[in-house]
Amino acid sequence: MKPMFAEIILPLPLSSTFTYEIPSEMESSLQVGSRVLVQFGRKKFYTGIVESVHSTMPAYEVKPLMALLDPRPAVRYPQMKLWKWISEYYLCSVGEVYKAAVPTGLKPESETSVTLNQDFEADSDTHFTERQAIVIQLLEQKKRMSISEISIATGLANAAGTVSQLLQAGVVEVDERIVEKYRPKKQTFVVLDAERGDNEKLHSFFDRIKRARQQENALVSYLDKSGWMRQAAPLHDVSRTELLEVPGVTPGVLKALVDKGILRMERRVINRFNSVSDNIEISLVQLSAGQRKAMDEIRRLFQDKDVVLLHGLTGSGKTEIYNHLIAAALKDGTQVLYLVPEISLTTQLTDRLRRAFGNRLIVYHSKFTDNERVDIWKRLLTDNEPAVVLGARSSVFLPFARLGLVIVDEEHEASFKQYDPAPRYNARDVATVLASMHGARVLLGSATPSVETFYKASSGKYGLASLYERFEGAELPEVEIVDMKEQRKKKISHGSLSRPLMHEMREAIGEELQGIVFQNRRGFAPMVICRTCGWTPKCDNCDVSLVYHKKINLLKCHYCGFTSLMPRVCPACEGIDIETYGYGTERIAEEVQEIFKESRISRMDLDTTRNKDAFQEIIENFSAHRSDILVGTQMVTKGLDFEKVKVVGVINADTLLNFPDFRSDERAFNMLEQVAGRAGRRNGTRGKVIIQTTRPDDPVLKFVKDHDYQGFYHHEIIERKRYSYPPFTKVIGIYLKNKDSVLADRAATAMTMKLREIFGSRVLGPEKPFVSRVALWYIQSIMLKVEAGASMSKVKRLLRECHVAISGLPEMKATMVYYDVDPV
DNA sequence: AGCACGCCGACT
DNA sequence: GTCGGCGTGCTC
Repeated sequence: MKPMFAEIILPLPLSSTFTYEIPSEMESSLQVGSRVLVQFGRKKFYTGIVESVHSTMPAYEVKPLMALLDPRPAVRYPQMKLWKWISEYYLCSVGEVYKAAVPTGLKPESETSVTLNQDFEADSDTHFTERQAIVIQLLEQKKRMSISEISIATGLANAAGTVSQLLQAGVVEVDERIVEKYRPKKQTFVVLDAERGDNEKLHSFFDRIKRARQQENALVSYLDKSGWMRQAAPLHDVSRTELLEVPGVTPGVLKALVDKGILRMERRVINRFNSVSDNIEISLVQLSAGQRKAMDEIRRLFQDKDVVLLHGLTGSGKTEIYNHLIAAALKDGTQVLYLVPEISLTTQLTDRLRRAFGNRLIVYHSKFTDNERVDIWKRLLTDNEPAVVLGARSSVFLPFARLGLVIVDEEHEASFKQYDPAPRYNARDVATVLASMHGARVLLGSATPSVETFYKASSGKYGLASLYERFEGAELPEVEIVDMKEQRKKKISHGSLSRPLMHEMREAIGEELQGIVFQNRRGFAPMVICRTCGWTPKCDNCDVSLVYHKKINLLKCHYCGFTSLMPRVCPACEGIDIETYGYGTERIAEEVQEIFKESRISRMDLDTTRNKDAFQEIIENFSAHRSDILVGTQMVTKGLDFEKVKVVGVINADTLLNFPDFRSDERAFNMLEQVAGRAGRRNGTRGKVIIQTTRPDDPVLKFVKDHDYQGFYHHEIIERKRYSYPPFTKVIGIYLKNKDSVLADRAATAMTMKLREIFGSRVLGPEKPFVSRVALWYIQSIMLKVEAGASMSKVKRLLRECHVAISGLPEMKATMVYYDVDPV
């Protein structure tokens, strides 16, 4: 028989697939999309995906596939087609997409595992070096370790080298084991040791425990919970935990019953999620007239547009419209993907959706354990039932069977874009492509749509529906721009809160309402300087100043996490006059507390939400009015719905305005408009927003003041056109990293020159990015602007040619090059 | 991405 | 003289 071969996708940043021979016994069951175990290189094993099957004998020797991991493919159509599209468009390898798409638990790979050789006998002339002795000692304690565990435990950079010496000397043994990381969830169930219907035996059980009250109680509870007596109905599973909840039933009581041979405990694998098959009634909130109208409009537009933008004010109740559309899609028997930014995946939202869709709701995001993610993946793979997946970015990779609708809420959010590592994809755009592969409709929702999306909507490529009426007729807040230069000149304000902000805040608190203070900087003070010599602390690894954190009394780098002590004495001149300047949330919170002594202040930023539930806790606290003023970074702007917020203060809008990049105005407008949207949502009174700035005449602020999205868009689109920025061109960021700054410079120059030969004036740069050194790497960036309709495969080919053409240069040797398509 | 192989400086 | 550093090239 003719041998067959399979092209395998490996979870590596390698551009091609690899060919393996299909063992004949595998031929009948192997399919495209199957997971297979393969040996790659001398010792590593990886889980690969079958990309295609053929009979063309390669010119080189091939290895056989080691094992077929599941009876049916783990990747279904059109997922792999989507992977390929992503790798083409975002200029990365399919392997990188695969790696990001599939949870680790479904990709077992081998790990080198080291043990001591029990047969080894040291003779008088064996000598170990210091590091060898350390490794031996470690293995005596731990018995079995992987190379990476050894290098972490010993701090040895070259642990593998030491291990290989020990291997040669016969002291240790090394084996490659394939580590199965996925652990199915198990639960202990209680089983009665009698046939159902064997009442005689049951009676004998009761006789034997006549004098044991609690044992009898436990047995009766079991019979009740399992429905033992209701012969017609199937027996319910009763878990040990469930039975222990019955008053009086203790582990000891159960043990006694087990010892008497009346009950048995069984450990069984359970799914972490209930199946969708038991139907739950979908319950929806009635739509208002305005919402109804918007929904009808969306439905009408969907008749000839695949994508519709819902432009709705904050607080206009977009979510209710989504829910109605989801319900309709479920009724049609299709699946729904509901994408939201990670940060808005709060219990507020999931509870609401759970109420509406019961166990048809599947939540998926990166905070889940890998086991949970595997379970969701498996459920979608086996279950073709209609379901709604609420998820963050990475849920675009789930194995949908038949997607009918995709909703992308807050579509303008930059966090839909993955920045590092590859694939550097935008989940909104990937979701749109995924939808078209399924023939599904896409609804993009935002109060402040991205310029690209609104352009597509106004040029007719997308449909446009709008909802300009706030929930229950609530008004948009009044925005006041406060000129801080004037405040300071007139000596009205000293600290960071202007007179008007203090006044409004005081009033709100007097009315038992709440306030939010927004400052887009964490820590206490972003600047530290020696007054004598001008020294400022810098990060050892990055090109940034360190930020002072007062509570922990440390200086921190916000890019790589480097910390150092706050010096008492200037390390440069030994002066003691070290001052802190500027305001971070920590300092603002302190100041606010000083002004509003009686009020309860809480702070929400990266530092206060580090641990798992902190974010949720702060939100719930504030939402239940257990705190009066919330001070925070942009975290406070993300779609949170607080009913009692009357005042929102922006401490310093300057930090948002006039960044040297083409998206700066859009970001500033979005951010300010979203912050403003937190004020006065449902409390009947009109909210108030105070924006403090030293540039009150900035046009962006005018649009924010008037809540004029359209005005902002028209202003912005003209700029974009004038300077040929998206949506009129497509931007590709080209980054070069080298640990040597001179080489990074040279490499960037060489690359730019080469690119100019082909792309001419479409090439901008090179320049040092805003932070030009991160974690010991010097970075240079080049921007390529290509025509909006240009073919990505052609661009990709040309870029690769450029890279290859200069790869012989010495400065390119240790230079890493990567691309960022559609940067945000 | 790993991992092996191969070529140069700092220690017994 | 070896050990161990890192640069280079390959993996079906």
